[in-house]
Amino acid sequence: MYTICRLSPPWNVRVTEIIDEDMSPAERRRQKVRQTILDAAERVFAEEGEAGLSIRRLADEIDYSPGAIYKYFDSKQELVDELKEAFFAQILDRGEQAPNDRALFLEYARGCLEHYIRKALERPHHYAAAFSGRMEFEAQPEDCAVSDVSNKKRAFEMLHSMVEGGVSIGLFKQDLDTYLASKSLWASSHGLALIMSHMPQFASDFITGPRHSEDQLIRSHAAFLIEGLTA
Amino acid sequence: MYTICRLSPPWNVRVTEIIDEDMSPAERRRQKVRQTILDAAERVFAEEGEAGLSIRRLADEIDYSPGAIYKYFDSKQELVDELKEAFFAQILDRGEQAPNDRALFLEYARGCLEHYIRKALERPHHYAAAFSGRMEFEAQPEDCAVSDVSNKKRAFEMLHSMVEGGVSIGLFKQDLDTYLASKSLWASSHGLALIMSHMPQFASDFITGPRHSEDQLIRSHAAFLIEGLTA
DNA sequence: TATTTCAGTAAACAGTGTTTGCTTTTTGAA
DNA sequence: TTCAAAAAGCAAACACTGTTTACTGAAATA
Repeated sequence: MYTICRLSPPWNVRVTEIIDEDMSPAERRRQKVRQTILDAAERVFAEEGEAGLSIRRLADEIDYSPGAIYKYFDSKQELVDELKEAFFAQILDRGEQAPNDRALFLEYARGCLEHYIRKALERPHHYAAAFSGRMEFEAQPEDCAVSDVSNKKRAFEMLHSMVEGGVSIGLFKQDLDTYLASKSLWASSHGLALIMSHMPQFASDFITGPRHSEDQLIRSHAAFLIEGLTA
Repeated sequence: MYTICRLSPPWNVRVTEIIDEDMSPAERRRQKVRQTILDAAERVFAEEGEAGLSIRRLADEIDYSPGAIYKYFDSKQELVDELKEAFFAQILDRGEQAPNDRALFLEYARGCLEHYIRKALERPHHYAAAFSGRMEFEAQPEDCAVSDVSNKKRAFEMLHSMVEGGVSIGLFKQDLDTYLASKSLWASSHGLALIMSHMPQFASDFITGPRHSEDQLIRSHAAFLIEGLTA
């Protein structure tokens, strides 16, 4: 049984912590407080990003002392990592199956990229934070949460299986290096998501040239990328 | 006359400060100290990024007191902005003319993207920092340096004129929206640069699939993007 | 019931960016 | 040359961080 915690705007973040029936009352209470901390952090983080999030402010908002938070999290980093993980996991769960029909598949492929970019733009601070700091893979486990990496691996695997699907259907180029192509697709979607987070007026007001809506840019970008793969 | 300051690896950063002959000795001395601070900051920043750069450490390295630095820079932000600007300006000056020949132009276009990505990867901390924090354009001038924006505008203009060149030569699709296309190109190059900075093993060790060299991935990415524009 | 464990706090520690007074040096004009 | 003004530099303080320590008081366990 998952705890669904309601946050400010529409996001209902499903947190991995499980509140079970057969937990001791103490443990259940503990999980509740832990969740309160995470909720407050989520609220602040969404509005002001990592910069606005301080342990003291968090403690203030939930009427605890700063030290108390360290009974629930070893460090601020661990707390933030949990926020990022929950966010990134949420980006991925898009319960849509790849269709076999060629015309529909094209739309589906574009939809995958658009979905990723739009989800990222819904909470730009989260998305940017999820990719801040360098992360080694086997080498330095102290620098990044393990699940953080595996969520990104999952993202890549999903993208790659989409590309392979397109190839096997005969829609994409048959001599495609699906791994290189997937890396390009991901990097390109990632790039647009980040650049639009950092420069909110990138679509509309960026120097000379016509104004585009955010939606227009995202669709055009996705279409451009997918078209580059088609035979 | 520019001051060319030699830094650790091969980067010789041309700083915009001008040390002129007809400056008063006081002013010349002042500029020299200012440059010493920037050099030390550059050294630390390149190795450890913004996180490792503190005013007190900087002061230690150049044998001044922390307060002294504020005689030369209003804030740490201003100092870092100057580093970023110098770096970003350096990315842009690639003294190569667009060729008229169609075959050569294709190579030239790929080269533009590859150059941008490689320059970014040379100093990943600088590049990531150059795009950290959100920047409004007319609205909030206190949040970002003016030149910072204009350098990015310059980058976009250069890219856009390249795309227009390709169209006018008849190499790229004639019905191309050159502005949308340029935004896609930039976002895509930006994305690969950032993702490779943050995950050094993205090219080689990223989950299953064949290992690619960084060079291979960059070339394939650039080729993929440019091919998407060709008629 | 006695003991141990754990939640929570206040205060301190080490670090940060930045400001304030103050001294010393340097500059520019009388 | 002399003298006021300006600037350079510093030590110390201020307000803020994340984090740890020592200490309560209240539950949970034996």
